[in-house]
Amino acid sequence: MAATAPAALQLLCRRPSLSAAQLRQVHAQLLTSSSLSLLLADRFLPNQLLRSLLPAHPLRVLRLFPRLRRILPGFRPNNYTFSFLLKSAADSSSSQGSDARLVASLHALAVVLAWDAHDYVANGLIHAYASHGLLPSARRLFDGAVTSRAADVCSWTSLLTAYARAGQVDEARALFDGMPRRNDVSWSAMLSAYVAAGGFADAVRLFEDMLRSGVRPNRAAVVGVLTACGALGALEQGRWVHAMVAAGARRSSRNDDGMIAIDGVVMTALVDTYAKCGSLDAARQVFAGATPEQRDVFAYTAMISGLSDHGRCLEAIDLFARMQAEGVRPNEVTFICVLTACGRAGLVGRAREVFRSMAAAHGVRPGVEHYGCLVDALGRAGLVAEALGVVRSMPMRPDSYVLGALLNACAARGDVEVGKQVVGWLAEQGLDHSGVHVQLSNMYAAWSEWGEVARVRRNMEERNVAKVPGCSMVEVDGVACEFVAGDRSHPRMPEIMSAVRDLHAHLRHRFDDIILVGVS
DNA sequence: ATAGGGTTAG
Repeated sequence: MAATAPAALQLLCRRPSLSAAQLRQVHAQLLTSSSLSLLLADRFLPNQLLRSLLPAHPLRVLRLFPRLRRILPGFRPNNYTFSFLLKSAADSSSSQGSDARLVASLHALAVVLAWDAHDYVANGLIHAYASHGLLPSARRLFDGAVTSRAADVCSWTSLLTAYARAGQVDEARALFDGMPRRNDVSWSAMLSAYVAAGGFADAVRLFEDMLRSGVRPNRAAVVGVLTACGALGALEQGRWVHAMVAAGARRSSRNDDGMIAIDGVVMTALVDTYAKCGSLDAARQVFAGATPEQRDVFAYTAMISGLSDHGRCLEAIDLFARMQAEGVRPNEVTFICVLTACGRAGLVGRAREVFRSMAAAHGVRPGVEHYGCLVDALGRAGLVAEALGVVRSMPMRPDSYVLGALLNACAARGDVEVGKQVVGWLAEQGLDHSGVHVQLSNMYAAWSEWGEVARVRRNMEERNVAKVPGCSMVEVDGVACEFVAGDRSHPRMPEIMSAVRDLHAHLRHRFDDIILVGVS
């Protein structure tokens, strides 16, 4: 019996992702009284046990720890023990919701056992606090660690990421600039911070700085800069990054000198970037070149979304079918894309069908976004009454997107009665920006009910509805041009209006399977 | 035996 403990331990260490049932069995073996002496004999064994559980079962590590202390009086947690525990605590923040007290109690325990002075433990605590978003605690420990020169590059990066997640990009950048040492992860963390904050041009600049400083970009940096290129519509930049990654992948397959491979995540980012930059063919090519393993739900969803955005709604719906035939299970985002494609293609029946199948066949409960897509699809097909019925039967409160879709449908059908009701609901929730009222007033105007038009305008003034004018920006030859709704002050306005008319005609001609709402 | 960054959305 005693001999089973090391065997079980070996099993644990080699196969860290055992099933729950297998783990219970191995633990039962390890914790028998005859094995306890073995565990006690080697002070590393309890740590091994914890470590073996970490990748797949972070919370189990936290539960097992007090039990080990109870049944093994000789067990002295050391710096490794704490680094495992803190890693568990940090990982549990994403999967199980934030539990601040968990980190605080580990901190307290580390102090009691005098392990908090150990560099690894101190850095682990900073990371655990930071990943729970507990910035003041993380910062206090971090400042102490910087003073005592204990703070390592991981702590700097963890804190940088925590500031970025809290929306403080400038603070993140200040940390980045202050780092005594940076590696690829520090660069990619800063790059992702910019992307998350919408600073796409800053992200692209940072990527170029990264290359100039001789740091080899990793997957995260490549994915981040591709996301930025997609958002900017920077097709040339995106192509350049693609070529760089492809060249590096070819080189490293020969002599393994370490450029990143185009794995599934990078491939998905490329599909998305090309599609967002208007190059559907390139997106298709990348997708077609992917291996079956790389074509996961993310890849399929990106491709479906790209097809739908380019007006290839029927192809998008076909790809959804092919995805299921390949055994890839759609998730909630996939359904948003597919429902959107159905709506744009005018396939209301298919939209209803897909919506019904979500919970029934795929175990995905429709969220408010899915109701929004369904209402939009019904509304584009002119089925205002059915759309209204869906809104009334929703198990959750309709948001501005749902009500906006319904209002669009009312406007398109000239249904002033329902439209008035929808504007009332929007007003109740404080979601009635000026455009909503303008839409209602336009509906009355279409029926020549000028008294009602005036009443809506008065109501807007009385209620002091905030005017948030629509606005867009484009960069031409390095000069930024801003356009605000109703503003005709640009010196080349006649040319611009003529280009807009051409574009509109082109859209109608090319995407005639799209139902355009609100464009006349 | 040790910690940090990443993909799809109306």
